[in-house]
Parts: sequence; C-alpha cells; structure tokens
Amino acid sequence: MKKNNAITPRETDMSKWYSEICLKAELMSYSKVKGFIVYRPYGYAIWEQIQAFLDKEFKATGHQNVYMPLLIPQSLLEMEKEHVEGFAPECAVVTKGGDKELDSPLYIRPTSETLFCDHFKDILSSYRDLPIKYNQWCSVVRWEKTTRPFLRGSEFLWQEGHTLHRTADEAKEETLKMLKIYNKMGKDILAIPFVMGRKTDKEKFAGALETYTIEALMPDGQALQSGTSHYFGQGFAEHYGISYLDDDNVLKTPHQTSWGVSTRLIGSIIMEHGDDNGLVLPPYVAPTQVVLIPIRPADNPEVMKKLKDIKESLESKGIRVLLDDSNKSPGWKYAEYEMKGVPLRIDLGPKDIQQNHCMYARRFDGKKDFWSLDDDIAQNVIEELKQINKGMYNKALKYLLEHTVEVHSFEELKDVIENGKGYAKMMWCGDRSCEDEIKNKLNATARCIPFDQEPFDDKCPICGKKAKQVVLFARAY
RNA sequence: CGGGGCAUGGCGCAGUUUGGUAGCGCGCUUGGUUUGGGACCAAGAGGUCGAGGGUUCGAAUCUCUCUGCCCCGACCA
Repeated sequence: MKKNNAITPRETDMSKWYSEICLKAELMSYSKVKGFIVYRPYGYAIWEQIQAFLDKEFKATGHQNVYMPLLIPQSLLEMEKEHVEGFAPECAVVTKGGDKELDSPLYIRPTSETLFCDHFKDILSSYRDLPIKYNQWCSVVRWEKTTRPFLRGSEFLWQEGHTLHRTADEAKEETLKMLKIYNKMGKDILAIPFVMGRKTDKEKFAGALETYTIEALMPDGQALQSGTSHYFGQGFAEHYGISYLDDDNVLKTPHQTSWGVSTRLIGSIIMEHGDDNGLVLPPYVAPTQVVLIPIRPADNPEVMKKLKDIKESLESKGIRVLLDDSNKSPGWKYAEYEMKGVPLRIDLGPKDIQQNHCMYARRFDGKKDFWSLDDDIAQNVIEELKQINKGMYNKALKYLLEHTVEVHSFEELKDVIENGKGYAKMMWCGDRSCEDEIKNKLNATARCIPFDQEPFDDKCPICGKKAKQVVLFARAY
C-alpha cells in the first residue's frame, strides 16, 4: 500500500526527520514568531506526565511550588555581575508600558534567580526559616539565534527549583539530591540513561560555584544536556543581601541552590527513541499508552463489545487507553499510531473472537503476540508496559556504553568527535587551555566530569601534563 | 550574525522564464459502500497567491522595499 504520509528516514537527514516527527506526530506547530511554538495537546500531555512525576518527587522531598513575576527590573538583574553578563545578551526587554516609554527597561525572565533572591531577602530573617525549598513551573524567554522545536526555543517551559540552606553541606546535598531525582526520572519514565557528572568551570552556570548535569547521548553521537543542578554557595545571597540571624545571634548568609529541567526533555525523547516510522514514546510519559483497534466491527458486534470491556478494565487500572472506533481502515490506524509513538496496540477482529484471543504489538521493537481473552488483559498490559520501558532503557543504555570511547591521543579524540562515535572519554589535566583547544579544533565541549571516575591513563593527551580526572567530550545540541 | 533555500486553500506542490483574472494531490464536509498494514464512489466547502509600494488596460507572474519560516555553520538549556 502507498505511504502517503511517510517521513524522511533518519539516516537521510536527521534534522528533517526530527522536525517532521514534531509536526506529524502533532506535538507542536510553528507560531508566527520565530522560536516560539504552539505546544499541541499531544505534545503538552507528554510535558504534563513529566510534570506529574517531578512534582510528586519535589513535594515528597519537602519543596513547595511558588510563582514569580514575568518581568525583572534592570537594576535587579544587574546585582550579580557574572549572572547578568551570562544572560543579558539573550534577554527580551520590555521598553514600553501602554504607549509610554518606561524610565527603566524590564527584562522578561531568562531564569528567575534574581527574582527569587529579591524575595528571599524579604522573607528570611531567622535560622528558624531555613531551609527554604521552592520550585516554580513557568516559561522563560531567551532570544536564541538558532531555534529548533523543543531542543532550543526562544521560549521554553521548565521548572526551576531555588533553595536556601543553613550550611554549605546541606546545600550541596540538596544539589546532588535533585540531580539524582532527574536521573531517576530518566530511568523510570523517559527510558533514557543519563550520564551524571559535574560541569567544568568553563561550562558551568553563570554565577554558580558548581554545576552538575545529566547528559543524554543522541543517536548521531551528539550529547544533549538534559538538566542541571547548581550549588551557588553564598555568592548570590551576598550580592542580594540575603541574611538571617543564627542561633548564636550572629548575622549569617545562607547557602543556595537552583536546579531545572525543561521541555527540551521532549526533544531528547524524540531523538533518543524515534525511528523511521515516527515517534516512539516510553510508556510512562505516553499520553496514550494503549490503542485498541477494532477490525470489521460493523458486521461483528462482539468485537466492539469486547473492546469496550477491555477499555473499561484498563481504565479502572489507571492505564491511558484509546479505543479508535473511527471508520478509518485498520492500516491507516496502524500507521497513525506508529507515527504518534503509542507504546502498545491491541487488535481485535472476528478471527480473534473465534480463537478467543487478541493480538498485541509493541511499538519500540515491533514484537507481536497474542493474549487469551480469558486473561486479565489489564494485568498483562501493566506487565508489558513495564517490560517496554525496561527494553527501551536497556537499548539506549547499550548504545550509550558502545558509544563511550576511551581516547589516549588527540588523533583518537578527533576520530571519535568527527565521526560521530559519541562520547570521547579522556583523561584531562584540568586546564582551561586544553578545553579551549578541543573546542577550537574539534568544536566539541567537555560535557561533564562523570561521577564514575575510573582513571585509565596518567597524562592529558592534549598537553601531556599529568591527568587529574576523567572527562567526557562531545559535540552538543 | 554569516551561507543556502522557501513563501500560492489545513499540508505538499504546479503555474512565474514568455503578464490575460488560479489548478493538482493529500486532508476536510455530506451520503453510500468498506475495514486483518495508510479503502472506494459521488457530491461539496475552502485561496485579498507573505506584506507594502511601483510598472501596466491588466500582476501569483516584471520591479523595489520589507517581513517571516526552514536548513547548515559561529554562540547558548
């Protein structure tokens, strides 16, 4: 049969493949303003699943949601030097209110550190107020020159956690705790194995003492920074005058963190799992987890009756299920739900009724098999979704391991980077100059200093000096 | 910000070279027949040809200006 809605194969053109999935799986639409997209229901629902998971984790670890204003006065943004230098060049600025020119411009938040700091100054007075653990769900605006749906937009949706602590240790612990929640999210619901690690000084957040990251590896060998967690120390607090009286009656400065993930995660899901038939969604973020396809229902009333029973029993177990009773042909439906990445499909037709079974097909590996209609189908589905998530994770993990290559020389590094072989795992002296050289010559950056440090050499292949740590280099989105 | 491409119904395109009053495929609506890997017939709806100016009796088509989008690079979640 003809494929009248096929997409460009990933091998042919990854960029084209990616944007066609975004559009044809109905995740988003382009808007009239460059870099700003419409999050369509199917795409937004993925974000809602991610939100639901994280919101629960945040609250379970004692965080509260708040909402800060959209606009930042210039004076407030300028209070932390590194921070303003990092962000001001990519800010959108409001210069008029109504028809009147403003005395001082207002910045649309590119991130909300400054707003949180200003507020913290007001509400913190005693050690009894600490810790303060806030999170915000919102969108931010950064005037990007090059934009791609989900991966890089001028506006994106995210969450940003901002916390204050009495001790440095407690703040550091918070920073790592939140990073681990992100990593858990990868394994549990995104089916993406992240590499956790610390950013080099060159790559860390503007104003942070330490930045930690979760990095995903995409099928073209490029890395995608998927979430960050920062330890600020007391820098911001000092600049913004945040202080409290401790139990020894001494005025002290709290220790601060911030951490965030964004709708970029949707982009990483698309690239990590997608194939030439379209999107492949991991089951626990899929807006529809199971689609039911009736075959020849018109002259076989048993078919719809049975499917409605199945639908009800799935719903009663909290499974997100869609019964497509439209009069499109089954073939059309197969292709459609493959494009949309629905993890599991169940077909039921007269032949199945006769044989007292139904057919199921898994999206990610195409496995097809039958379940007896006497089975507890809901229980089977629950188990199958679990296996799918595990299978997708393991597949991605295998790719990650196979594409993390130890390099001992510049030539080997070059080979890995230029041929899209993935992460170049390298022993590094720790000098900025070597990092810069790699950036200049190969356009690759230090993605992170992974937590798993297993030294395999004793000198830096760039300068030949003594190596201090293992670093992963890659080109990045 | 450089380099390339594009702008004609919801989507994909033809028409532009050589000016003559807008067409095709998909999708959509209605009715009917269908349904095990993108069904078929019939009848319909839908377009100030990205915006503005100019040339002309007449502009999707020639011309000028502007705007937007996509892709590839340099910078960033």
